[in-house]
Amino acid sequence: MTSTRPRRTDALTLEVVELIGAVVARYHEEYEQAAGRHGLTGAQARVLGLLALDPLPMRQIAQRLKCEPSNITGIVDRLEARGLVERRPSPGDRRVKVAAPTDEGTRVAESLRESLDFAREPLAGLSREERVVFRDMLRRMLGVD
Amino acid sequence: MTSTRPRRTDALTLEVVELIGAVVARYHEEYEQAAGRHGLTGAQARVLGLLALDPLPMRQIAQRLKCEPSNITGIVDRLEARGLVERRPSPGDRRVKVAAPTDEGTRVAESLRESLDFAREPLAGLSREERVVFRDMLRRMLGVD
DNA sequence: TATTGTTATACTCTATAACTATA
DNA sequence: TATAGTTATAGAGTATAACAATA
Repeated sequence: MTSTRPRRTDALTLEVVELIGAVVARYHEEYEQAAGRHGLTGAQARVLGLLALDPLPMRQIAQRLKCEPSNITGIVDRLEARGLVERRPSPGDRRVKVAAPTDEGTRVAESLRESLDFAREPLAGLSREERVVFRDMLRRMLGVD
Repeated sequence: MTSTRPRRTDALTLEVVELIGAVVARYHEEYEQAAGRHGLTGAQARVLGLLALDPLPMRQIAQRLKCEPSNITGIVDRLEARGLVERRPSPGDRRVKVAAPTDEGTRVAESLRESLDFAREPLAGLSREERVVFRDMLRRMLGVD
């Protein structure tokens, strides 16, 4: 059954790759717009969304976002100035500052998450079986077992 | 057949949405890295990739990237300084400048496109039928008929 | 007058390096 | 010494407004 393995120039594979690129572009677009509606930049929205799941020390935010810790200082500064995030001391280590969302920050994060309907809504048109197939393909694409 | 329509909190749908987010993050990461290997920023790589398909007036580049035209000036400036892009006059309208890739720019764009193997390689593990299903789902998600 | 591209400006994100306060 | 967070700095992307050349 090697006959179904795509060759390098396989038109179907190329189309799928292109579609994935389109999904990525669309996702980003919608994300930036949703952030903008709350007066946030994309980076600020990403940090807030991360903290809404779980408060984190500055350094760990940087690790999650794969950027330098020095960048996080400014982003959290701006979120803090907006009253969406606050820095808390860490009980065990006085060097560490834990960034946590305020009540309003939690609400904004929730609203942000819900405005990413672009992906969820079209999924509603799929049957459960189709969604399972889709999920498995995405998993395989990400190298998840 | 409304029984298969996912409810708002459907666990499977949420997982798929999350996986799409992961694919988006992964795609971006790989794209930035590929651009970096050529000494380009993500924005520069995107513009170069666009021009490699088709030379475009400055204003149209901005429309495609959904940003202000004034931003394109600087990005094309840097690509031009690297010898990857050149500005050409437009025969019909002397106000218009058409940005086009140089020979080296074309080579770099090709190399960039090929380094996005992350999507293509796992697709090789799918049968033709699976890829068709996957394609149709992506199309539906993007609202393409 | 309207349009194309540019310049000027201000803000944000980013990486690097040096600094501080803890450990 | 080593680590967490910050500051300082410089380059790049972004939007806004004003400008020159052309239509």
